[in-house]
Formats: sequence, structure tokens, C-alpha cells
Amino acid sequence: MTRAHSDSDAKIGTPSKERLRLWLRLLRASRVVETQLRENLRTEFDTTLPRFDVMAALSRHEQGLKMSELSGVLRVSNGNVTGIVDRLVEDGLMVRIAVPGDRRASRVRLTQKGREEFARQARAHEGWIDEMLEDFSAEEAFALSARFDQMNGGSGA
Amino acid sequence: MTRAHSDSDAKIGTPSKERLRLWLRLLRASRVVETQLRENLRTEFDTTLPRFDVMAALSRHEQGLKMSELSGVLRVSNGNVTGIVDRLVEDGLMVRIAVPGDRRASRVRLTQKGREEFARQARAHEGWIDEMLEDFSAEEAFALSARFDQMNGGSGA
DNA sequence: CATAAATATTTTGAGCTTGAAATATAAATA
DNA sequence: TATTTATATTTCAAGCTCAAAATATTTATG
Repeated sequence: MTRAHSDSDAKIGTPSKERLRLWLRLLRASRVVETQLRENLRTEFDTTLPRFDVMAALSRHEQGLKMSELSGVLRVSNGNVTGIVDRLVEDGLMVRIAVPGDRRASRVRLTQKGREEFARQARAHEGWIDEMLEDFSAEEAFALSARFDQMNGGSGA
Repeated sequence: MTRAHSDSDAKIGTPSKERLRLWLRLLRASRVVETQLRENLRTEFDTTLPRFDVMAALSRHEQGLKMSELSGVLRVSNGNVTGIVDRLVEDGLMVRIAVPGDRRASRVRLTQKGREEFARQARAHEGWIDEMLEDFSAEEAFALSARFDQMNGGSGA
């Protein structure tokens, strides 16, 4: 098949155009992955991606996080996590603990039930990602991770 | 500062772990960019990212798109675009046109006002992305785009 | 001490998002 | 033609998201 003129012949454009193209590709890739994650979490665990994200953050902080720390870690707005945590508390997956000496703040922590539930979800989650990103070798994934780490705040957070 | 053991010494892990790490980096990168885009669209154009996305899709299809085509292109749920389009129509930026021979469907198209408004937004948008991805050269952006293109459906859509 | 400024969090209002159910219409089939 | 099946879209309920305003409390300043 001799291609006189197809898309794969596309030559490199201006930096601005190439960066825009890259952004659109990244956006599409993350949407595809996110959509699948949401569906898997819903059908297999009857939960949502935001709930999973909150639990993941807390699982990395055994001692718990204040609401403001939680929204900082997740990079979402402050008021946002209030409702999500409310529902997770209702479900017995986490608890709010008063912070001694500061009656404004409270610390949120996973319960034992929450830790067990999250462990199951995290195991499945890693498997889903492994499948979806299967055409990245460990080496390529490692290199790309480093590149995007650098793009975000260097060694930041 | 001699580092006996820091994160930058991290050696490559299992494929599964490296893919998970890559996914978390991609997610963080797109969240950072998206957050900035949302804020810029809000403060400079009093609009939202979903509205921008819908207009961008239509700007690439002069002849218009059916609602189902629109949600397909944007990879969002069917009912989702209904409300967004409703508001954009209210604002005079697009119109619904009856499809001859099929009274179920309608075609959505930008108005002249919509085209002009989107042109302004798209110009600014490209500049924002250019800044945010500035540490990717045209060459690297080009190569990465190709890589993510391949990851998604090969030459697909 | 009183009051002002800062901090931690929740509430609020508008819009986005999803999957599922509801409508409406079209096409296929009995 | 009557009925079923498929298609296009909207509506619905629940939850997520944001920025801004409201509350409550703490810390700093006069």
C-alpha cells in the first residue's frame, strides 16, 4: 500500500501546535483509563473513583489527615471532600477524630473495615492499570514516570 | 549533601508497579493542567471546560454533529451533553437543526457568534497549553504524542 | 482584654457526570 | 398492518466539583 499522503506522514509542527497535540493525547488517554476505572469500581465494588481516591490517600497516612490536608493531597477544592467523607463515614469506612487543642479541625482515618475494603480494591485497581497500560514495558513506564515527575514540581510532593 | 537512600535512587520495580506509578503521574499531570485551564476559562471567558470541549468538537465539524456523535467524540455519556448544549443554545453560541427524514435526531452547529467566540478562546487556550507544557520541546511533544496515539486505538479516531 | 486577622471546615448554589429509565420515532418482522 | 426491536435523545436521581459565603475557632495585635 503506497501512501501518497496519509496522517502518518505528518511532519512536526510548531512547538505550540505539538504541545497542544500532546495535551489532547494525554487528555484522551487519561479519559479512557478513568472511564474504565470508574466502571470497574462501580460494578465490582459499588463505589466511585473519588471515594477510592480519598481512601487511597488515607491508606498512605495511617495517622490520618485533616480535611484541608486531604484536599491538598488530592488537589481538589476544600469543600469537595466534605460530602465524600460524610458518605464514607456513614458507610463505616472511616472516622473523624477530634484534634486535641484545636476544636476547628478534625482528623480523618480509615477504620479497620475501611483498610480491609481498600486493600481489596487496591489489589484489583493495580491489576486493571496493569492491563490497560500493558503496552508500556516496566522500563518505558519507569522512564515516562520520571519525565512527568519532572514536568510537575520536579521532586515535588 | 550525600544521600544514603533517597527516592531518586529508586530502582525499577515490577511492570505492574511501574505502570501504576506511570498512571498516577499521568493523572497528576492532567489534573494540574485541567485545573489551570478551568480557572483560565472561568476568569477570562466566563465559561467552563465542558463548554469549551463541546465548542471545540463542533468547530472541527462545520456541518454539525448529532447529539450521539457529539457524546461519542467527547467520550462522555449520552445524557451529559444535553444540558451543556441547552445552555450553549440559550447563549446563542449554537443551534439545533432538525435532521430531514428523522424526527428523533437533531444536528448541533455553531452559530457565527459561536465560531467567533470559540476562535478567541482557542487562541488563548493554545497559549496556555504552550506555557504549561513549555519544558517539552516540539520534538519531544511530537514523539510522545505518537506514543500515546499508539497506546489509544493505534490510528483509531 | 478587645478586636482584628488568620485558619479549618462546612454550607451553598450552579453546573457537570453517570447509568438507568422514559419518550419518541424509525425500521424490521410477523 | 400490528408488533417488535432498534435508535436518538431527554429526563431523572445520585453524586462529584468548584468558588464563594458562612461558621467556628484560634492567633495576633492594639
